[in-house]
Amino acid sequence: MNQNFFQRSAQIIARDLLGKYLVCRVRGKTTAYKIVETEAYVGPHDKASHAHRGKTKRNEVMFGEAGHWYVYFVYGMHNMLNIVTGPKGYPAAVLIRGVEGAIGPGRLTKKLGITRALNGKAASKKSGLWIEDRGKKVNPRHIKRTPRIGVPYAKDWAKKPLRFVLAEPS
DNA sequence: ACGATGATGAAC
DNA sequence: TTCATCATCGTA
Repeated sequence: MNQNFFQRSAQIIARDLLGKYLVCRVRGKTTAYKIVETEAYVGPHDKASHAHRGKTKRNEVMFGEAGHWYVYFVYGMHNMLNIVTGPKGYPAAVLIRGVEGAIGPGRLTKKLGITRALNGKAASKKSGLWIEDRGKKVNPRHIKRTPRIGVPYAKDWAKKPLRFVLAEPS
């Protein structure tokens, strides 16, 4: 996926990532998974975003280049995979919550072996984890929008429909 | 419904 | 340095 793709607003990208493929190469083996669930964290004013309380050591990559991975650790056991979006200096990202075969952000990183070692790396073949458009069209009727999961502390921002789910008939 | 499990950020 | 919290998940 080219750099321009990620230089847009997080919620547009969150929607556009549905149907794209998360591709992983480890020890010469390449695997690809269709992205089916995402969430947008749209900016410093977003009360659910880590960036809402300013720049810290943990969230600094959100303030950096678009198209880089932001991986952090929560609940003492799960790594969360995000991709940084928007112009440099503007903290926003998309959380990749689910792919075909691994629904749920914690399950996804566990299945693909994604850890904080990827934090701050570019989404590219060089880093071993990247995103491809494999040309499959997504019917907009199959995209659902819901409030984000697990952010009740965000008050009014908890209700905004910034979660995107691809629900294709099988 | 609840506990696991540890990094993080803010308070003291 | 301590403490509450946390973009979750498996088991019950």
